[in-house]
This record gives sequence, structure tokens and C-alpha cells, in this order.
Amino acid sequence: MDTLVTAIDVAIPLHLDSTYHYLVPPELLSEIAVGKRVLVPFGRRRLIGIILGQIESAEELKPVLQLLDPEPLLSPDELEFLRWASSYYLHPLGEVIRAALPAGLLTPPRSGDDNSSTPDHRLAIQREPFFRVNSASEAHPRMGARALAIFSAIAATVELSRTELRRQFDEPGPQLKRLVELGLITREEREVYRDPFREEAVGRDEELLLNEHQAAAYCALTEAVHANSFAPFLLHGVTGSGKTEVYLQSITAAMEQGKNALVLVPEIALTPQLVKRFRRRFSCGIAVLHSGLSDGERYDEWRRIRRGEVSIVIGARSAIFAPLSHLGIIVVDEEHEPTYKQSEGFRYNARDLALVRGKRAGAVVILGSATPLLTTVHGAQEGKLLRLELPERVRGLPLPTITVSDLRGRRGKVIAPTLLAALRRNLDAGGQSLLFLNRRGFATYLICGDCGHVIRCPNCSVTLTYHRRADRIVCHYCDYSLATPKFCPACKVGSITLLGQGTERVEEELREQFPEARIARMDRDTTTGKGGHAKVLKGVEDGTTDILVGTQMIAKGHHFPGVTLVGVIAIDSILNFPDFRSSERAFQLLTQVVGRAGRGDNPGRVVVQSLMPEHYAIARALAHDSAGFYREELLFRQEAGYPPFAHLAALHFSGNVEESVKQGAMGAALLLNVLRSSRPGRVEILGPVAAPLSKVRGRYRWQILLKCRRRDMLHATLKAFHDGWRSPSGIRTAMDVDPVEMM
DNA sequence: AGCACGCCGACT
DNA sequence: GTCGGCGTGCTC
Repeated sequence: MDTLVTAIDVAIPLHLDSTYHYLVPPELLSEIAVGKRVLVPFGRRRLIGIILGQIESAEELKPVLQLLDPEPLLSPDELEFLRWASSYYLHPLGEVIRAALPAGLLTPPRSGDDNSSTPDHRLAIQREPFFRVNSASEAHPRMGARALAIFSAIAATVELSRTELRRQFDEPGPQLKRLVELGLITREEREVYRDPFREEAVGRDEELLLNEHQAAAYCALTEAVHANSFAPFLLHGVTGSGKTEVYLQSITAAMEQGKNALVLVPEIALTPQLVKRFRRRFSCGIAVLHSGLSDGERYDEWRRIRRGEVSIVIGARSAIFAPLSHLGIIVVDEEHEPTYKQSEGFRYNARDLALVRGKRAGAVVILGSATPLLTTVHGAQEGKLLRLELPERVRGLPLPTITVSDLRGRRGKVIAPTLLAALRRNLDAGGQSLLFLNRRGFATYLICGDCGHVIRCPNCSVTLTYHRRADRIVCHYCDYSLATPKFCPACKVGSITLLGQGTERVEEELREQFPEARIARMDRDTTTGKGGHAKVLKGVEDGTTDILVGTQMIAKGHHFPGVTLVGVIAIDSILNFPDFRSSERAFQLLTQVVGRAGRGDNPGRVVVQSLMPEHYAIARALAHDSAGFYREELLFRQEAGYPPFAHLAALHFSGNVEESVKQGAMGAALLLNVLRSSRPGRVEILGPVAAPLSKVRGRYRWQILLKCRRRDMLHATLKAFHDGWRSPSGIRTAMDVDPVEMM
């Protein structure tokens, strides 16, 4: 019989389904613990993995090279959560762990020097000297004036950092050294955090008085907080109904119980006001996590959370993995936002994970939105979550006047007469206008007038967009661009016709129509670089811009207090988007946009241009009838068999080689096999399996959609498929599983 | 995902 | 005779 040796089970952050075992050298035996990192040999490489558990093994194993942490990075409970996510999303645990930890912690050291336990110098823990006055020491007669000033500055406070002293006295080094030598002050080196706020002092802010609806919501939430068990809520509040104040006071209630709060926001760059409001309200530690932080700053924030130095974490989707203990409350603000979904690699949805994490932690989960997901509304109807409503604006403004401008039968101009007249009137009255179109550029496609050839991106299957200012044609998928050709590249003689409309064209048309108006455009083309946003926004805020044209960007987050006219150039471009949620998106967008109109006691005006003016998503949004919209949308989904009445998952097949068609075909074949051998009829393939092959960033992609009435059955099918899948020979590609709507 | 092993074409 | 193409298979 073979002798058993102590080994560990390790998750490797690669696209590998299995975990790997390593021998533990005797000298490390006492230090081994679940959740610590280890440097291990992997083939010819050395990689950093996470210890999942201890095992006894009789196999021939390679030994662990190095144990990297004195304390575990992940608690057993956190690891359990990540394990769940790994199996639910059918994604390797090692990669799930990598997504949950600050960037760089699992990146192995460059070959060569490997004696450092922090593999990346950017993640080095920063230290800084602090100076404090020794007890009973007084100003010394031999001190120079400068040394005296420095000494007094330190004496005036408890201690001062070198950075602070350098800021006040440039080059204080020699004097500090002398003061230390004289025994008057003490120098002490301490660990410091990189502070992503560059801490400007914020004033305090008092709790606001809640109105009747807010108070009712607050009562329900605090009661749930006190109950110490999982309780999910939908906080359905119209724009301006004071959802944030309800979040703040509920969090206060949780903190009074000694519990912590996690707040997810769609995109933290767009919500600085929210962060500021939290910082004004709470004196406890607050960590802010988002993609704008450097790896070092992120790592520091993560460590502050891990050590229990903060009680509140605010962050974008990846903050759902923040190592916050004693979770009492999780807020998902604007829960309908698609940014909660990660759509590459480890495909997860932070909104869904918030519910799972909240359940595991026994916490209150608030999904807040003015336009919640239909799935959420349905969940509330089924009694899975409790719905709290805030139907009134805090400062009750009358609703804007709303017009739908019927575009049918009109050709040519982007701005039709109704909107044009409204713009004229608003301009003459000195009001500001906001025009929305969700397409950049001048013309969305170019077609040869002679041979009909459409110019497409060589890497992606999409048409190229003409940008007039840059005089180039650009791919909006991969940013490939080309100088605008004079003649058709296919037939070499035909002239090119510009079709489809973008923000650049709207801007040009406005300049023709209103030469005296001050017009600005805000989209990805005009806001590149830091402060690009701020510049455009300032123009609107201080009234030096009369008309602002923009994409999605202008519909979100910003406050434009002077806007009295909002125009939606083409809501159809959203309604006709090939996605079963397109009505929902249109409804959300219009609701948001309508909320932008109005100044003071002027309710403002909204004009929506559409080729489908009777569409229920338009009608209901403009009538502020969300109940009506959800009722009709539920009926439509039920008939079509879409979520929330069925569960969907997508299988993506992608690769560099054109032959990835073959892969898709193999996938379809395997899938049919899986379906045949499981319970027939319970899972169906949605849409044609021979879906058109699309090309994105040079990679071809094939997609198969699966539909099932029961989530567990869909998951079992996906799992069987996933386990049975092998890339067809000759093609080196990846297969991705994307549970679109499984919760 | 890397990284090597392995078996076929043009070269110091 | 070798250098190198990338097909295929493994990594405790």
C-alpha cells in the first residue's frame, strides 16, 4: 500500500475545468490554509493559485514552490460563494476567483526575480514616515527659524506625515533630521493607503424628512434589517422620488445594528454626487471601488475592506465580490442597467449575484429603479420580493407636455417639422434643449449608388459609419477606420450614398437651421480624454449651450436644470434592436428622458420622433403608465415564451478561423445529442440553429440560444453540454456559456 | 491560455 | 542535412 502524503487542492486562474493537487513541503505544513495563495509549477510555467483544501494523496505530485500569504485572502464562506458562481455560470473557479480579487494578485512574478511575495510592484504596500513631538520637549534655543516653524507645526497636531510637511515647507528634510537627532521629535514609518479621493473635506449633511411613501418604505426595510434574515425588495420609485434618502436611512439602521452595507451602482464615474452624498452622511469608513482606480489604489481599498476598516462599500459590478463582512444590506441602484452584466470571459450578473450573496449573508437586498426589469416586477407579483413604491416626486413638478411626431412618409431631414418648431420656440424663449440619438457619426452606412455594395468592416460584420469631421469611415465595434473612399471600393466607379443618421448629422442640421444657436455635441467622439465630459456638461450647466445633441451618455445621471425641451430623434432604433428586451429598453429610455425636462415651475416639453408612434412602449412611457407597460409587456413575453416565463442561455462559439462555422455545427450536434438523451421536449433550441455567423474584432461568432421552462433543467442541459464539449479538430477556439436570464 | 512535441517545406 | 510552420494535447 502506498503511503499517503499531505497535499493541497489548488484553483489555477486559467480556462481549465479541473483543479490541481500539489505536495506540501514539511516546512509549510503548519502554515497551509484554505484561501491563501501559492506559487506552483504548472507545466513549464509557474503560476499563482488559491488553496481550496487539504487532501491526502498517494499520487506522484509536484511540490508547492512558495506560500504567498500569512493570512487567507478569501474566507471559506467567500470561497463557497465563488464556488457557487463558478458552477452556476459554468466558468472555471480559478478565473472566478481572479475576478473577485484585486487585479494582479494572481499574476505570477516575471521569470527571474521571484523572491518577492508581492508579484507586482504596483501592488507593493506603501509606507510613509510620520513625525510627532516627544513628550515634554520644547522649542530649543539652538533651533533655526525654519526648524522652529516645522517643530511648531508638528506640535500643533498629533502627528504629521512627510508628504504633508513637504507640502507646507518645501524641503523640510534637513531640519527634520536635526530635530530627530536632538531628540525633540520621533520619526515612525507606517503603512499608508493610496487614497483615491484625494480627500477634500466634505461637510456633514443631515437626514432629510421622509414623505409618507418614503417613510412606509423605510419602515418595511428597517423591520427587515432588524429581523436578521434575507429579505429582497424592489424599491420602485419614479425619478426624483427620493430613493437615495431611503437607501441612506436604511443603511443607517443597519449600521446601528453593527452591520455593514454594500451599494452597487451602474457606473461610478457617472454618479459622483451619490458618492459625495454618502460621504457627507456617514462618518464611518467608506470604500469606493471602480475601474478608474489604479491597481494599487484598488488593492488598498480592498485591504481596508478586508480589515474591517470600512462599513460601507460603493462600487460598480465587481464590487459584489468586495470582502465585506457582517453584511446587513445590499443596494443595487438602477437595477435595470445592463452594465451590471459582465459580458466577456466570466459572464456574471452582479444584480443576480446580489440576491444570492444577500441570501447567503441573511441580508436585506434592495433593487432600486424607476423602471425595474420586467423580471423583477414579475418576481414581486409572484411574491419573491416585496415591492415598495415611491409614486411621487419629492418636489412635485407637473409633467411635461409630450408629443409623438409621426415620421411615416417623411424622408430626408433628421429633424421633422414638429421638433424643429419646438426647438425654434424654445430657443426664442431662451430655454435649453436636449436632443437624443443613440448613434454616433454622420451616416451609419455607406452604399454604392451603382452596384449596391455596402461598405463593411473587414474584422466585424457591421457596416462602417461615416464621420464627417474626421472624414473617415469607422467601425463602431472594433474602431477600425479608413479614409473615406471617393468611389465604391467594389466596382471602382460608383459614387457612394450616405444612409442612416448619427449625432454628427443632427448637429450639422441644427447648425444649418439655427445658425445663431450655441450647439454642442456629447458622444464618445467629443468626450475623449479626461475632463471631456466635464467641459461639455459645464456649457449646459452655466447656460452657454442652447442645444445639446448626444447619445445614451446625456440620458444618464447628469442634472440639466435648465432644460425645457427634450427631443428623441429616433426611438425606433431602440425598439427595433434585435433583442427581446428592446421594448423594455425603449420604455426605460423614454421614462428617463421625460424626467429630464422641466425647469422651476416650467414643466417643459418632450418630442419623440417615431415611425411606430403607436407602439405601447412609447405610449405607456409618455403617459407615465408603468403599470400599463408592465402588464402589456408581460402578456407579450408570456405569449412569446420569453423570460420571465422561460429561462434563456446562450452558447457562444468564437474563433479566429473562418471554419468556426464547423465549431458551431459541432456544438449544435452535441447539443441535440444532449437534448435527445435527456428529457425530450423540456429544453428547446430557440431560433434557427444556423444563426448568421457574425464577426466581431476579427473573431467569428456563432450563437445558439436555449430556452427552457425550468431553470434547473436548463442548467442541467448546459452542464451536460459543457462537460461533453470538445473543440472540433483543427480549430482552436473557446466556447462560452452565457446564462442570459436564469435567475 | 501557454508551451512543447511532432511531422512536412525552403534554406545557411 | 537543419530551421520553422502551426496542428494537437497536456498542464497536479
